[in-house]
Amino acid sequence: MLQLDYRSGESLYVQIKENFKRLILSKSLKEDELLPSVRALASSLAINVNTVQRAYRELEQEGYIYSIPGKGNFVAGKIEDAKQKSVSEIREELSKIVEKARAFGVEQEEFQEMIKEFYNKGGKQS
Amino acid sequence: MLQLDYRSGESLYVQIKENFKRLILSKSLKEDELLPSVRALASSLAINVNTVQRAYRELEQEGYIYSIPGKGNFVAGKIEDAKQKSVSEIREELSKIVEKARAFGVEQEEFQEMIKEFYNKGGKQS
DNA sequence: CTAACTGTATCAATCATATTAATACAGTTA
DNA sequence: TAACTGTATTAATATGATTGATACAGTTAG
Repeated sequence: MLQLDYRSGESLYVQIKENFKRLILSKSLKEDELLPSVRALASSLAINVNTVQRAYRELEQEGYIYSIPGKGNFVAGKIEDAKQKSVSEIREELSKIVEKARAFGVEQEEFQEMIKEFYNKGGKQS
Repeated sequence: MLQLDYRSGESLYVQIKENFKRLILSKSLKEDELLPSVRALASSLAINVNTVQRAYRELEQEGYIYSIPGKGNFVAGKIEDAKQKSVSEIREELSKIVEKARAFGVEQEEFQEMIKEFYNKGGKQS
């Protein structure tokens, strides 16, 4: 169901989170679809239950899934809300970087130029 | 000469670095001006010599100062080069954030809008 | 009602890293 | 040579992130 990379440097629970986010955002997992149980996934990945649990908990806090104790974890509806939240965090980070950049005298125009660059570079698909 | 904030969460050597960067970028410290000796500054701040030393070492690596063993640490010339380096690091961070944002479907226009906001918000002085 | 599933909470062990400190080494100069 | 300078090495400490062991609790099929 899911592949872990032990050499990536990323922690296991973060990898699990990112995997499910991708699957949900791309609609590979549909609204209200049941996710593997924490124990089933932990077992199949040969990791601890709590590691999966932590990923699920945070996915729920971020609005990507909802949990029903005793039943399971399911893909949430209104994924747009979750997206919004993620974007909010990105805004936070961006805000700090802008602050830094200003301290070094980087003007708005220059900053905008960088964005353009990055959007063109990374933009090979879509 | 310099003020430390023990409640800021920032480590001491980082605070020292930022302080001197600001002083140098604002020309409060002029080219080739002598900085306080590691021991003098450590003593006046009541901290360890190596904490100051670390700040100075990194300031040198980043091109803000130069060091002459036995003599002291001095404000570097060509501060523009140091600025460039700092901006390069900011670019790195920015690149990662753009990548993230794209993963959540944030379009370039929306991103540019955020930048505008932040530049206007933060822009109370100058 | 009970067995076998589900998720959850608590606490501890582990690991990694950042930060600071103690101390010895080495160059400069009056 | 004494009293300054910076530097390198190593260790102690603190902090936080990550994972694990284990117990608690809800749901449901039989």
